[in-house]
Amino acid sequence: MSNGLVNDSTGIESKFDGLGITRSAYVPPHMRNMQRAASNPALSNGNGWAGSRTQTPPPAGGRGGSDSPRGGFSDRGARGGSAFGGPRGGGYGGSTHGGGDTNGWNGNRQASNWDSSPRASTAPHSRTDSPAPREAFGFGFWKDGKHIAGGRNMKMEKELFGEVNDPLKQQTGINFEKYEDIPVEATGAGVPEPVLSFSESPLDKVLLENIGYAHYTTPTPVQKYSIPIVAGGRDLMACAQTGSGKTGGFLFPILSASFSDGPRAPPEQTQASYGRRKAYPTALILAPTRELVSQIHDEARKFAYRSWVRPAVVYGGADINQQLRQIERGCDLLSATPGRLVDLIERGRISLANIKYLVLDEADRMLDMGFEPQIRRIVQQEDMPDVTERQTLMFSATFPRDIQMLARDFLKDYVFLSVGRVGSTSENITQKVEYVEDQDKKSVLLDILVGQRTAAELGLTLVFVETKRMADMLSDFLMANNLPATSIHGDRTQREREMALQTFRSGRTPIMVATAVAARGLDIPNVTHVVNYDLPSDIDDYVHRIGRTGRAGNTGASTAFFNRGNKNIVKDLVELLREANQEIPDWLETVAHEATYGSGGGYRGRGGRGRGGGRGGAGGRDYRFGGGAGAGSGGGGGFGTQRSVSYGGPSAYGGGGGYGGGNHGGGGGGGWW
DNA sequence: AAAAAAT
Repeated sequence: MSNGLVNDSTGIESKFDGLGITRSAYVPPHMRNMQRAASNPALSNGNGWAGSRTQTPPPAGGRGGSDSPRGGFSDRGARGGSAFGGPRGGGYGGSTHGGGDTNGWNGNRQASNWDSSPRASTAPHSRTDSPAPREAFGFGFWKDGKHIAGGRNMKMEKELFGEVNDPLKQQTGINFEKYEDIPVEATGAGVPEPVLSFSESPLDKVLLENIGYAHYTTPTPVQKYSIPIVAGGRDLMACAQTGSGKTGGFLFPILSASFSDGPRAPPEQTQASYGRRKAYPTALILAPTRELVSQIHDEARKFAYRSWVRPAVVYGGADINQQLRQIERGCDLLSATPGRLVDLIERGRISLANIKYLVLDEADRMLDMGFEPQIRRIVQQEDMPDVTERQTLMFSATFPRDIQMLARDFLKDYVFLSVGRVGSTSENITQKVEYVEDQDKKSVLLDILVGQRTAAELGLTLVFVETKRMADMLSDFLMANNLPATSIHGDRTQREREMALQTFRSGRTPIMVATAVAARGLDIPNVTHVVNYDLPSDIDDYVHRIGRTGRAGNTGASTAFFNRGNKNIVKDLVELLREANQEIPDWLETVAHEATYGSGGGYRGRGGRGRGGGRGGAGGRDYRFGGGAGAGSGGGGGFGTQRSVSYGGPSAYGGGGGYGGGNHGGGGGGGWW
């Protein structure tokens, strides 16, 4: 049976491949459904596409499937979803099973899940060594209102969670002492008490086991708060960054609730789309860059292990047909960049009608990148349930006016969480600023890198430049000087970008030259040095960049090349260094002084930026640095101000010590809304 | 001004 199933599915897929057909080829889907249902009982539930499973006829077949396997095919029964294993594996890799191994479940691999053909060549080894796709334990399913977890699958575990001693996959779970220092403050009506540990949190048992496999032992501060908040059904606005463990912060409670509650009942009108292959995800996560959604997806795969939830990821720059096929195999928790998602919605391949959880990650960044129209469309003009009918979580490093507006429109009675960051401005990262003229930058960089190298430093170095052209030039230059470097920027193909990230992560090219595409959110363990070859003009960008090191409580170093061309950031930079107890070169103080009393000095001086108009940059600082986050360090020093202010709106804040408090007074307050 | 993102 399952053979038939596998063949069936791969057959169809290869047809697609061959013909490059999209639409018309989709017709067979329901026939395929029926065939499947008829020929393979086990197909039913755990199956990939949320939509299909609820809206199409197969339920009958499905049902039989899940029932009978249990009784009839005992050993197969346990898998329930296992039947699945077949199609999934096959689908993924293209070659029946190969996919299962290489692509689909390769833990850290970036976005390679469905990127079968190209990827396959890079890792052919594991494709053929296990000819038993049906032995795909590891998938669970939802049946008759209950969650049936799949059995363990050691192979998948190895791929998802890594070997016990695989340093690349364990980084995230260590150095928790530092996390304890992250100040967190939650404000809003009826904020639940934070949990102290995973075990005593309200998380689903299966999820707790997955968390254990991932070697996470203690929730980070943001997780301690977000878990009960989300589990309590509340919306959340969190000022936090990736280094704080926020991905787990939203994935854990969402997956946990999903495991326990199952998918949302499909809306009736979807019956009309009978026969169409349309996915109905339960959870949607939007993030600004492809690499970021890919990273989130990788995490989602870990924690959705053995559950009925099938994570999926879509973004531009990659073959859409591959993504379509992936979606068909399951799309319950979808990570997406806005553009590609809109595309898929337009094609009628994804419906948001079943969304229970919506997450906007790096929301400020998405607005900066001009995604607001797409985001508003996705959230407000498609078929997504109304704000009252879904749970919405927003994460943003800053909280400027436009983000406040978004929060007002997308969230309801939300809890506001302000989370400091690990490192960045703390002693975790040693920040150095050197005066280097443009024409000297290359050689200075070379000196630094060569010095590091001979010192046999382990760890990775990330070099930020402002332009794509410079990224190419510089990486060529480094390679020409026998330094193992790669580069990542928006003009490289997605494949090149992924490859660059992969070789960087793995240490094969321990130097990566990057543009802003890599500035935020990416969690690359083991980056020990960040070089701002070109300083950004925005202090928030600077903070994000250096935040690529010193992650998870590790220490890091940053070096910035400064010259007259960087005057625009000097004041903020000096303030920042001071806040972080870093050494400030005299010459830099001098330049800052000049700048302050030069043109426009006054304005900026009074923290004008806070004014919100701009990127609300100030916002970032507030909580992040010292005070902001309030909780931890007393009243949130001077900075916290604007931020809280802004929010001011909902009285909720009032109480919020550091946060709301101070601000008002100082900052441009008033004007906010 | 540059970068990112759907094609």
